[in-house]
Amino acid sequence: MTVDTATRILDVAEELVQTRGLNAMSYGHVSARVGITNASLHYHFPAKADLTTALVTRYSERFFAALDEIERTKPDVADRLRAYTQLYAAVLASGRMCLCGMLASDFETLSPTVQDHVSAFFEHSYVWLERIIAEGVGAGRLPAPVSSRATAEALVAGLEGAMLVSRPSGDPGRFEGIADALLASIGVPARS
Amino acid sequence: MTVDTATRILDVAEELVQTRGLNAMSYGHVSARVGITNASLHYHFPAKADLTTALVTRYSERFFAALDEIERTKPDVADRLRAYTQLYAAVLASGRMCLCGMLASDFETLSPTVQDHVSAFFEHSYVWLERIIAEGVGAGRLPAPVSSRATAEALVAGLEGAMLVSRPSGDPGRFEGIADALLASIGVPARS
DNA sequence: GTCTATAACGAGATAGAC
DNA sequence: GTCTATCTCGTTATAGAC
Repeated sequence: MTVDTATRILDVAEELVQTRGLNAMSYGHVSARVGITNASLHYHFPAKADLTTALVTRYSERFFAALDEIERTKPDVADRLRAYTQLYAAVLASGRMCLCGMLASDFETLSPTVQDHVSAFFEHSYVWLERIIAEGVGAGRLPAPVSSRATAEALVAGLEGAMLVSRPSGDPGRFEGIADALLASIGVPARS
Repeated sequence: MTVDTATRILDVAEELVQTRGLNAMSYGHVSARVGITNASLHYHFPAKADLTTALVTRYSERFFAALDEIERTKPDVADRLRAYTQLYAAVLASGRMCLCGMLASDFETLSPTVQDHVSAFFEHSYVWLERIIAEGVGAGRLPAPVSSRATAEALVAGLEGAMLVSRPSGDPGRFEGIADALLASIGVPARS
């Protein structure tokens, strides 16, 4: 039941990127924490871009699996959207930022491949939210917005921004207040 | 009418931080673009933290001067809030991100002094917006929110996040759509 | 798969001449 | 104020033994 080395590398690297940012995460930091040498790390991920690609791929897969799970277990649009914001809240509560949010701020320094993966993460999020919102509107359980797509983009932007500004405030609870305000603005009350 | 060296250094460093991030901005990059040596750069800003402090201080002063100007020239709350979002839009239109947004994503790697300045930038923004919103509500020109402070925080978060997610989308116009949605959610129509 | 060793480079920073 | 020269360290990455 031991975890293989590649997974342990990804776990450590992910935590470093989510807290300190990609350009403050080095092979030295990762290898030291995993307990292997720099050279061994390069065996698993030859270049930093390879490691970064693996990080964003795994993060995206897990995130979208969580979206599937929300859709499967919660029939009501308000519950779904609250659960969506809770995905972000849980990341922040663990002392981390959204991996793709962090990579977005370093976007210009990313390899084209990683850039594409980051872009796809957000695009996939918009598509999922737009569909969830449109379904809620169609079922008469959500007020009709000007555009479901625009609402989806504003929600993602608001949550990513809320994570970003919560850390400098030193108040971990600040995120929740902003998230509630965002949800309320699209017709989702804070409590069911 | 020539610009002094310290200012040219700040101009170049600012552009690099706003596009590539603090940890991808080096003394080598800055000195090369300014046309001086690495050693000369250290004469003006002994340590990178000194340069970063000067950057965030200047950026904050200019930003808050712009807020004063908005308040002085625009009596209507809707015009004021639209102008506020336009400050962000203008930064993005110049191919840059908010300096303090970029520093917020590298928050854990900042010196305590710089962290304090970044925190103060956001806090000052909340205070200004909260007052502007509360005045607009008091004048009956804005629907009363649950909390002016919460609305202020959500607006800043939304705008910072909108900048962040606009770049991966490859669509510069995306920011405007999100900004309009944010303004509309607090009762400010897109056009006067 | 992991190691030692090392290459090759860039980073932040300093000394001292001009 | 700016330079040359240098230092020290961290960084990504590779070669080759085990």
